[in-house]
Amino acid sequence: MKHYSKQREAILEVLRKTDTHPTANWIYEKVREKIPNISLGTVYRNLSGLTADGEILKVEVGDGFEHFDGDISPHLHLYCKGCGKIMDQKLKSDYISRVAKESDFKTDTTIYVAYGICKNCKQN
Amino acid sequence: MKHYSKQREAILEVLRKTDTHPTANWIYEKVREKIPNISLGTVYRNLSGLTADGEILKVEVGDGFEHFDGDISPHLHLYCKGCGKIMDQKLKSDYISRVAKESDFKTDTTIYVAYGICKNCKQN
DNA sequence: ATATGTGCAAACTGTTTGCACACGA
DNA sequence: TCGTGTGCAAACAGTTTGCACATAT
Repeated sequence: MKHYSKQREAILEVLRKTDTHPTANWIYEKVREKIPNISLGTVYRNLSGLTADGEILKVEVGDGFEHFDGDISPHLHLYCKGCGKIMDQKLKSDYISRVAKESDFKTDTTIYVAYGICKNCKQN
Repeated sequence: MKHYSKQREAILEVLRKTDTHPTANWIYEKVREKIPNISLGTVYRNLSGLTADGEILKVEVGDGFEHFDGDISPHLHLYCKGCGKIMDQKLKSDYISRVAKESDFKTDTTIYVAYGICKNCKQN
């Protein structure tokens, strides 16, 4: 990631503007509104590079897709097995440090994923 | 999963006997020591069924593989980005209920995944 | 007897990659 | 110019599935 590219900028912009946790293909469709001839390979390559650079996060929940997150602050992801939505929850920092202390585990680029059923799906 | 099968029993036994978080292929190789002509498809089908029945857990950490866990008690998975190992950490129950209360999120079949660097990899 | 499970292999699908060309530093 | 990024399409790899046969109830 040493050269600028408008493709990468557009991908980042899409990610920063949404609070969902989109897949590569969703991002691809969104970016195509601005850059119609961008290729899916380019999207994957940039998402991979941005993840490696720590500018975005990759989130896996077990639905067969990679999800990406423009919010790199430590937070918990609540994945609803009913509707498949991924929701955010801010973490109390004391819990993070407790995990680190108890486990000798350095959780700098931290993502948490918890699985369950959200309020909406529980009612149905 | 209404009929018994020795294949499924062997798969479950392998999972219950390890504290790692193996992939389908690792389980396949292990079960083949006992049932040499079992097929990989059967392993996948049983893992899928056992997960649906709540007898095992599927854990995704973002390394491109599905991992499976014979321990279905609520616990945190610490995934080390250095060595790829998945380690367990018991969760304080008060934290689980706090997450549930704060978020209206029912985390019964709970898995947590945290990402970071383990003690060993930190030293290198 | 009937429903469910298995083995095998082909198909599927999200992701990666090789190549020729384009663009940024 | 030289290294890096892109578009395209083919390749890849983990997982799923259709089918004929076997096994459990």
